[in-house]
Amino acid sequence: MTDEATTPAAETEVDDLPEQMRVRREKRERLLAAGVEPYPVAVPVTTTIAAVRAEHGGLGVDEASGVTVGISGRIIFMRNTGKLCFATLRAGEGDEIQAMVSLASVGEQALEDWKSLVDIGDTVCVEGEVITSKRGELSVMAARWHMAAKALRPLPVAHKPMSDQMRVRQRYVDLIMRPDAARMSRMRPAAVAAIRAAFAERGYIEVETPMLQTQHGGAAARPFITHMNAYDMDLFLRIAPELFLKRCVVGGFERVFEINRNFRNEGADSTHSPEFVMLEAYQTYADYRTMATLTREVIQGAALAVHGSLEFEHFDGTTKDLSGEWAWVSMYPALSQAVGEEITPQTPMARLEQFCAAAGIERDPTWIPGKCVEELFEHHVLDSLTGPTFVCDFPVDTSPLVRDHREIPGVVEKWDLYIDGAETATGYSELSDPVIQRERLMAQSKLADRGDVEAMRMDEDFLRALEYGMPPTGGIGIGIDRVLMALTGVGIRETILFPLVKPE
RNA sequence: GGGUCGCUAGCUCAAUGGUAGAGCUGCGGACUUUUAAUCCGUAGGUUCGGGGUUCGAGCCCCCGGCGACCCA
Repeated sequence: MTDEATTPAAETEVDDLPEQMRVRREKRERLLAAGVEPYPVAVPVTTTIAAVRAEHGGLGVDEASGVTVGISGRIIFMRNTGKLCFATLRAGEGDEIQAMVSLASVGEQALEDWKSLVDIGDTVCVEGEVITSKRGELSVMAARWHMAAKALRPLPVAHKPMSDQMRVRQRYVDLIMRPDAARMSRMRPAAVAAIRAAFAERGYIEVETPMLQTQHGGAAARPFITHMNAYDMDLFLRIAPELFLKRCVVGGFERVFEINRNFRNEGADSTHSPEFVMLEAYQTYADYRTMATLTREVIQGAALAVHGSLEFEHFDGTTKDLSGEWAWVSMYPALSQAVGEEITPQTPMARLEQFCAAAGIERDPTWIPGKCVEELFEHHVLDSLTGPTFVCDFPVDTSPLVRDHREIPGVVEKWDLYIDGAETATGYSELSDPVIQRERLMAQSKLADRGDVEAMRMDEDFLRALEYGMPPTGGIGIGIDRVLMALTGVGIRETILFPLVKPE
């Protein structure tokens, strides 16, 4: 904060500032010189803009309510005329009201001060009667006005869309200027609150497990590495909470969940953020089917909380329907149909490679058969899915923490939920046999030795926990950012208030 | 990782290799019912950074930065 090296020279040399910033700083000085605080500790606010709208929305045209209030908000429009000035004040999630400052009600000096010292972007407090203008606009006719916070920087033009860069880098401005941004920023907390409530209703307990881990695991992903000075050791930022939540299950949490950040040191695009919020939940005596129903109900609950309906519109106006039961697609049969030849978990690698080549998929040398099948599935089938769909029966060799399907050999009891083409959640019947789990992790660590940076490592303490016995358990992971994408249709960076951006 | 495109005034954008412009914003003025107010006047620039070609570069070439889109 006080590091001089990070303070641009232009910030300290007022003479070098663009005119508009210089002018606003001068207005701040003039306020101070006149004994007026440009950033007072308090202003006489008696209510909110939203409350005034709610209480007096029924006023007709050119009416006076007889009610006096003190409201405060940021000026987003100003229209100054000779003896009567108008300003539109905005606060909260885009609630707006008009302030009127007239010669007759505030006197000559206060009117002149208003015209010469107040800019668009300033936050002002207006005390006066709630009225409607001759055009019917709900307004507060000022008896007094007070500066609540002088803006030293001008706001962007209100009627041109802000550039994507500015929206992300200066989200605070985006939130001020763009009602959709303000709405979006409230949808996420509403969805998360609904999701928490849904788990609480079902008897789940929320826990917090380590984000700094000595050994990362629980997913196939490349971790961030950091360093702890006190122990002089490298630590991993977690890629998933799974292995710790399963330790909780061993310890007697019969229904447990966590909502928190995961970190994956991979690319960033419209569906991937290096830090993202994941919900994981584990329920004993449940399986992947049970957990699919839970997932559907939880996401439907979030949609209801955000939109009030399971049929709703994205920001771009397209309509979506998350109601009812959701479709199921089994991976191998769907892929077989798409390529016109039966593919099973027993199909040899050579044949799978031929299909990859035919589809133009460049095969990574570390790929194992299951990985080929998943890639082929994504290539041939994914785009044809319409509506939310549980894709199930995944290959065993890419799902080392999942138990074998009870009937179909070579696949596991796992599903991925796709909504609008994005993987939004995943669910398992959890593998609980510690001997098989050890074999699976052993195979993973061999892949790691061969150079697969995403492969899991052996976690002896996790295996030790399983050796004490974990009851039959179903588990899910729900990508909270992805749920917000499904509810709004925006890219992942728009669901996050402050996504990572490279320094300017 | 590869390819394409972009970066110019506070904001959004123009500008055949030949004096960098517009709208909004700002500043000065008029206006007691405005709604992107209107009218008159006026100011505002290290064209992302560095190097090169050229009599001359916002524009062409090279390197770098940041971003968008497409592909893998």
